[in-house]
Amino acid sequence: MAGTTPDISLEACSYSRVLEIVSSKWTALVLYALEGGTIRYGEIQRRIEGISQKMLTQTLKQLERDGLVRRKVVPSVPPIVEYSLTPLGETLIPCMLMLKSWASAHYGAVKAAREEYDRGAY
Amino acid sequence: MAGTTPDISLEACSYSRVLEIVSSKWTALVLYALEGGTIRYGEIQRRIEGISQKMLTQTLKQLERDGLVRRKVVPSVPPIVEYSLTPLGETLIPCMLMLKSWASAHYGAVKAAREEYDRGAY
DNA sequence: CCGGATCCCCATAGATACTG
DNA sequence: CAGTATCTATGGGGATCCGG
Repeated sequence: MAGTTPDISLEACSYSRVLEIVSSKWTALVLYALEGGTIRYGEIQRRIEGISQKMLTQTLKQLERDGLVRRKVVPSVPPIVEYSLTPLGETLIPCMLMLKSWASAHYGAVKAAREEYDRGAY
Repeated sequence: MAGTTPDISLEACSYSRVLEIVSSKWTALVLYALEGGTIRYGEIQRRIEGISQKMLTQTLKQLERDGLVRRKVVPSVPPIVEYSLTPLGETLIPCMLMLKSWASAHYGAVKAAREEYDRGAY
């Protein structure tokens, strides 16, 4: 093929890889809940507004599969299941904090840009 | 009061806000292409493997609406359209770089965790 | 050269009900 | 308490053709 060849791909790009891990709808919120330390299933659900059992379970399972979250079952009746960040999961926190501070600093500007843009659209 | 009230919500959480901006499928790749400076539409498309015209246009429009990308039309025949990061867009780059370096350092561990997890699942 | 418009598919997510 | 199971549907994303 002549001319420029692609040098950016979904599979190779590190940006995409992190996002693939972190960007499903509830993931960030669950990580946020886990920042405080070990926490039970029901407690997470109470803390996150509007999350369903299905989505919480699914999100936790993904995070566990990715090695970011540890699941510990205490065999008792009724059962107790505790979740916490793994060391790998902890390494993600600084990144998340940086995103958080970016949003705090600039989300207003983004919102303003949107309103400006939408005004022009009519 | 203790722990019985939700204190994490999609609307309020800064994490979710950034992700809402950055996490659609092609956004990160387009930002990556723009890191190098002003670039034409066709050039972006050639650089990003597998992106369709529709998705590129759509992604660029979103980024423009959010004030992260500037679109400049040079009235000529055939038309030339150039894209570049705005100052606001530039502020996002350090965050992206941090994500990128996290992925470089830890994506291997995530992949290993997945394989480990999937082995256990059978 | 750039992008709008249209049609279609499938993954993600929500609601609800049930179980160890 | 901590999940599973099932059913449904919304919309993101892909392919293709048309237009300025």
